[in-house]
Amino acid sequence: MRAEVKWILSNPEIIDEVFEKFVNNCDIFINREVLRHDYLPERLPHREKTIRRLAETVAPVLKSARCSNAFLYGKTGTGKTAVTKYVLNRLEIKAKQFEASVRICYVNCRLAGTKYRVFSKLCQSLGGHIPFTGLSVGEVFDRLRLCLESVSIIFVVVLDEIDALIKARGDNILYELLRINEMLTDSKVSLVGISNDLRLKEFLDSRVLSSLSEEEIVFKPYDAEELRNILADRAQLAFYDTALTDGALSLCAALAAAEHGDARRALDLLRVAGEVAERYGAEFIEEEHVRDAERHIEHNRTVEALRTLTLHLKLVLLSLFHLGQADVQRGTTGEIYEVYNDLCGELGTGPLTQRRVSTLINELDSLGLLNAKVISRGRYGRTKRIRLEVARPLLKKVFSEDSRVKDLVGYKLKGSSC
DNA sequence: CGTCCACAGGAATGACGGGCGG
DNA sequence: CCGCCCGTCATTCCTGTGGACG
Repeated sequence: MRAEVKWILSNPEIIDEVFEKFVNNCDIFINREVLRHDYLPERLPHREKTIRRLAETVAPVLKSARCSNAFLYGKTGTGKTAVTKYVLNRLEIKAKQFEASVRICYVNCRLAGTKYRVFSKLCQSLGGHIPFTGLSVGEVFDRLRLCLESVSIIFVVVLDEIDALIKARGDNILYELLRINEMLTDSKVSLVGISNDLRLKEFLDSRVLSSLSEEEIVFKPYDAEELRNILADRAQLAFYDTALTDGALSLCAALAAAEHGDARRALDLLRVAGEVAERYGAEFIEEEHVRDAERHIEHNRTVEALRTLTLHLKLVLLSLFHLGQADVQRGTTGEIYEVYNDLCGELGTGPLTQRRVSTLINELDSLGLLNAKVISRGRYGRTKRIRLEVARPLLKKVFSEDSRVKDLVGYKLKGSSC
């Protein structure tokens, strides 16, 4: 069964297509770029309502009035960033037409990482120069204020993934940005906050929350049918017309729908499935290629995560590895710390404190390499029950490539009291 | 019903490598 | 070169706590 995407081609087009296939030596892809999640498509299916709402929210900017702050939230891959960029790109174009002095700055807070770097990005987008370190945060903030005071503009600031910054450093940055308007006479700042975490509101001061969510837009997960449409849309641009089977398309949609309706995931699956099919020299992308892609993506992610761990994170994970037997792989903080101490001794490295190891365990948890759950064993105290989430052979293989820890992979536990 | 285990996890502080402007 | 500030990693000290045991 082929995808129902039908193209009617004129004769010269058919010839072109055949030649192009031959030149590119590829029967599958026309353009794989359109399946990357940073690709901004011409249209965003199933987001008409949110596009309208955001557009209505920012529209006053065209009359050089400050628009309401907006707070967008929804899980990953629900189109928040795409919708925002989509609307604001067009806003910028319209603003030029109407000669409204509008500046838009998009900052990804997770990538920026700190308040300093966020402020410095905002300054730079206004033409100010900020060294990447060396100034106090207050100084950078002042420069931002001066930049804004020297001109008369509406400055729309998009803070993507603010949840990452706020959870790490508090809502201080929002407070300062929301208050900057009080210090400005001609220019005005409007904020668009984007959060992946629905519970972010709990972390916010009530004053910050109320001014940030003057306008609140919730992004619901896509269901399987909607994902199908999105994928079909992109597939038209990405693949030759017969290259994608209907089954493969539906499977991508279904798998991503099961995982909280993540369009990003769906697109990744489709792209990798295409690459898998290409590698096999297959004529079409079929369901088995999607299954392959699923394993492939998962595998790559863990290997990459394992590889880039710091020494002590590796040691902690290795301790858990040694603690577990072939089938059961669990331990408590105390048990892990004991083994960890032994491993450090073996290496001649000074061990970190248990307090520190406890946070390392949490870091590994959020990386998905292990699963830690706080439990109480009553009389026998309160601890974390920790399970390894990595296949043992995989961990063994990746760690054996690291010269620092490779000798510890085959380490035998001393006095393993059974 | 209180105790007390084995930690959880917050807060304060410090060491360190780096860059700034003067 | 100095004095200052940055972000990161780590330590120290601390208060908090679910529930089995007595």
